[in-house]
Amino acid sequence: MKKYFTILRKCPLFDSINDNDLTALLSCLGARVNAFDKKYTIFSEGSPARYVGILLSGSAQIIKTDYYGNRSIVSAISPSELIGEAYSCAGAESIPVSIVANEPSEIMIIECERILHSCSNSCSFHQQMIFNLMRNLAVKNIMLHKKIDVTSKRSTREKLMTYLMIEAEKQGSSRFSIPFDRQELADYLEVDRSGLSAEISKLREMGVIKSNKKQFELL
Amino acid sequence: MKKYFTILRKCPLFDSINDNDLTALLSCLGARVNAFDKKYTIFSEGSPARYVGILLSGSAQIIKTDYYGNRSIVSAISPSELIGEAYSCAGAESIPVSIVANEPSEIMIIECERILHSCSNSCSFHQQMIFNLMRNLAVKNIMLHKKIDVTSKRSTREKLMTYLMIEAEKQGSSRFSIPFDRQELADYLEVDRSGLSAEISKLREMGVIKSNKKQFELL
DNA sequence: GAATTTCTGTTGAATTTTCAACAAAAGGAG
DNA sequence: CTCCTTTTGTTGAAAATTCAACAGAAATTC
Repeated sequence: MKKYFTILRKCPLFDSINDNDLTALLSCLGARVNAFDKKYTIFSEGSPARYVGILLSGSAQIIKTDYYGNRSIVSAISPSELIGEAYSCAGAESIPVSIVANEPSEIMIIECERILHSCSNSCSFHQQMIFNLMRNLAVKNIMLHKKIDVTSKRSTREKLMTYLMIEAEKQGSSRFSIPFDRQELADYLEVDRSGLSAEISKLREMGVIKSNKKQFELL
Repeated sequence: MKKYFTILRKCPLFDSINDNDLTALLSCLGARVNAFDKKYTIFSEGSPARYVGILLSGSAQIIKTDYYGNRSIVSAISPSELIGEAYSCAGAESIPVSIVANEPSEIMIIECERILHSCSNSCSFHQQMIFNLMRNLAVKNIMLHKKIDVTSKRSTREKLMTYLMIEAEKQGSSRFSIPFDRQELADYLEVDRSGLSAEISKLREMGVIKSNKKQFELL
């Protein structure tokens, strides 16, 4: 497990827990690591919400398909992020979304119960992890509010610009790359792909943005 | 404070904490109660995110106004619900939304720090409240996902039907009333009010729903 | 209870988005 | 390197949403 420590240290679940304790903690939690190839489903819609995942390498997307078959991308996941914790922490029966690897990826999987309830060894980290989960969920709440800010906009242009500004802020630069291709960006913004392409072209002509494939710059 | 106990008992922050302890706990937390008239702002956008609110009576709405001046309603709040906890728990500088009383309302206000950090009396409830906050934030996460399900839909009709189905499920009946008038519902669904009215009329003619003002029934 | 204000539903015109189809460019496989 | 697949940008037609304006209904105020 040692080779994952660089990533795990960045995972909000292990804030304020130092490396020396991590090995023991992970075995106490029964953590295991699974690998998934590109396009493979890590957690599938409808499966029990018992597990928390930590993305160790690669990238993933949270996908929702409604009963009309429309695919929408809820969010993109990068290494050290927690996955599925909202559903398992809330005690939901099953998860209503799928989580799909976007490239070959490794995931650490932990049964949520083993985080929330003290173990027989009565190791002292559960309180800290519950606090960490609380903070992480609060941060995700804010991120979901931002996603709502995006999808709430009425026009393709406003959705796109709102998303680009959030992304620029998150990455701390007016130049940044996005984790989506055009179709995926459309599925994330909930707009028509061809209309989105047209809008990007217009904004480029207007001198509002520069862009090349997944690279964007706000001017 | 005793008169608020019926409501406070339902507040997720106080799960698994019994009435006997509540009086001491509230004074330990420095809880105070404020009253607001209809249309008055309880927390205003940009103010420090230090406080958690509990709606004791009345009702409220979380309002967001973007730089174009478009009002959108993020959610409706009813008694015993927590307000603003995501921002204060995440350690945000300020809150990006306003919370407005929708009728004369009473709010209990607690400084979030006093929940998260043990007090000098070292009373034993902080761990339980942190757990409760974690669970509450997880549940709210799921609710935000549902809100995204609504605003993600492309057409007014799909947004409306998705919202009505969620509301029917939440209220446990195909007959239910919504907490919004027409303009507010439009601001919640992020659609045009007149188009929304037209859509409601059509769905009624089609025999998909019955409705009268704020009363709806799914057929 | 009369007057005023707010709320709701309708309508037609203007604007946007979606849809469908295509061609060029880019990327991957063998 | 060539062939095949995927991705991207364009375009025009169809469909839907937004906008603006209005009239009747309902609620509120004095």
